[in-house]
Amino acid sequence: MKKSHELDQAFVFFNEINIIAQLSSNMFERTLPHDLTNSQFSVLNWFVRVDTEATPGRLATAFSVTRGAMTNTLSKLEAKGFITVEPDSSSGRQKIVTMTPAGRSARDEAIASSAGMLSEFSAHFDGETISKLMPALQEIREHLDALRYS
Amino acid sequence: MKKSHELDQAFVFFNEINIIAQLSSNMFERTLPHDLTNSQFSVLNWFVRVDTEATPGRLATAFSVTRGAMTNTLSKLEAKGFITVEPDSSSGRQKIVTMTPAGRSARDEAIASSAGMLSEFSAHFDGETISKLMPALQEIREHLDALRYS
DNA sequence: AGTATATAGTTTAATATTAAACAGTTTAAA
DNA sequence: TTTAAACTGTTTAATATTAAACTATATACT
Repeated sequence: MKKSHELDQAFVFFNEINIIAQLSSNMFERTLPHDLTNSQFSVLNWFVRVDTEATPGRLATAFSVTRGAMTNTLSKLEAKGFITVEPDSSSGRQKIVTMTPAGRSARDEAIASSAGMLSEFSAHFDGETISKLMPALQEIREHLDALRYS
Repeated sequence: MKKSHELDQAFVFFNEINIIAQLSSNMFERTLPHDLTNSQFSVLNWFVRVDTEATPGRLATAFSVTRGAMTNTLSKLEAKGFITVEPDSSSGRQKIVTMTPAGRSARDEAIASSAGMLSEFSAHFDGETISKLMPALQEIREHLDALRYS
């Protein structure tokens, strides 16, 4: 039986995390060009960081959203000309999503647009302060992520 | 001019925070009784931690949501019998929100329901690990919160 | 006092999301 | 081979949220 104050501590911890997440993602989204949402930006950024192509289902899993949500996000990106969604010749039920050059440019613009906000933050909290937080945060993220599949 | 890797670090930091927030709040919401949402629970918990009564506007500000969103959240809580919303005799445009005994019970049940998830977490990450994170997280939260009003 | 402005809460329209139903395709089993 | 099961993506209905328009009330100014 865990002591009650440890549960309180965990509760307060998650509360702080959630407030930071809410404030930072609202700020970040406001800086984005081309009326990009955070979800849309995340998909474009994924194509830079992870792979050059993907199925809708792979992206849905990567971002922990439903396939329906990803269908919607991809249709918005396609309408903006930032991705292409094409049939997969080797599998009739899958599709292949790729980022267009315009999508790559939009992603780069988005990174540039957020530099102001991020450097303001970096000016107040030095690299070492943040570095010290990262290992624990990564472990916690991995732990919670693993719980999803258990 | 900040170095690029410091901006990268800040970006990665916020990314970790956002994933933890998403995973933890989804998990927490699933444990809640009475079909409570996180927003609804937060309002009930506010009445325990902060004050015994409030106007809708004060609650909207406290949680950084629009007054329209709070109108919706309060109407759900009122329908469940967990709060009362009454006219303020000293100000015709304000209303007074209070928590009912049923609301207090629902909040206590919610806390109890989340104990499993929180103690699972506490078992994996000891109190000291979390304690070390809190001061920086609090500073960051306060900093971002202050930015909203500047 | 009377008028303009600000404030408090609600309503409306739009959006992103989820869960569940659906359609088409592939795989496995008999 | 035929049939059943599993999977991939889309669609639909419901929900929580935002921004903006709206209503009612209070405050400030002249």
